[in-house]
Amino acid sequence: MTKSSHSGSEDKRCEGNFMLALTDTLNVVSGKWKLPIIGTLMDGKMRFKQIENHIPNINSRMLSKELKDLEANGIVTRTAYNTVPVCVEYELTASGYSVLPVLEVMVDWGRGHRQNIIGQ
Amino acid sequence: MTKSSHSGSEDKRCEGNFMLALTDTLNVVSGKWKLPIIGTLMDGKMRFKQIENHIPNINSRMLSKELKDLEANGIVTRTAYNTVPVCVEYELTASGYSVLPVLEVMVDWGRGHRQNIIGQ
DNA sequence: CTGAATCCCCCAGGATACTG
DNA sequence: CAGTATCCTGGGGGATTCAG
Repeated sequence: MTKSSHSGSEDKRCEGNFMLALTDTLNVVSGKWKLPIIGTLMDGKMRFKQIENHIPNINSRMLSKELKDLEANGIVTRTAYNTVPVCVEYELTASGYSVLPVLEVMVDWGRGHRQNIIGQ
Repeated sequence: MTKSSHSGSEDKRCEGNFMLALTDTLNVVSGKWKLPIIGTLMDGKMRFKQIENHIPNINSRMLSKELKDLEANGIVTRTAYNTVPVCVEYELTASGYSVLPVLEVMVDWGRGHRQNIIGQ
């Protein structure tokens, strides 16, 4: 180890790019719509309108904005076809699909926490 | 299974309280200060001022607000001593300590995602 | 030392209308 | 169909001051 005279798990937490990697994940997982969108696309490639129909209360502005953000972050891919009317398909990348296990860990923690609270 | 004629992992995702548990976790993990606070307390019981000193740029208002929120959510416990001046200690609950593995999974995903992006 | 009270700013997110 | 352009609001978060 380098220095650190105090105990705890600080070394592991502060090591390298812990915070960077964590905020990367948070950027994908937080906000109101990113998770519903990713969840919807877990069922496979889908068009703009389909996604919109699968997510209650979202509007096209929000969906467009979030999809653009997810694309910029390498979570979804966008494919446009020169048809008329236009058709655009969105699909999760490998990274996109791989958030599912992360979600499951988070869900497990949430459930365990509720158990802790109830049986306090 | 109940119904659902379509493929994918939707059944698992929509099952029971998936979303509830997920948002429970998100409430603990998102926001600007909750994670730094939890991370700081991973080193053990600590006083208000100590926590404040461990977290750059936080102010007492934010720290107080977040700690109150974390206490209300069963993530930290608060113990006040009738000394003068007053002394208050905060400590993670079992749930609080148990978010560490969750963070590590999130960090792993973040690192893997960076690898995916780089080696695209 | 440990907060509570006030005031303020910014922006995520919503509503609506419009276009290629 | 797949977005863009505007306008608007609430609340997360900051700075400062005061109090027990």
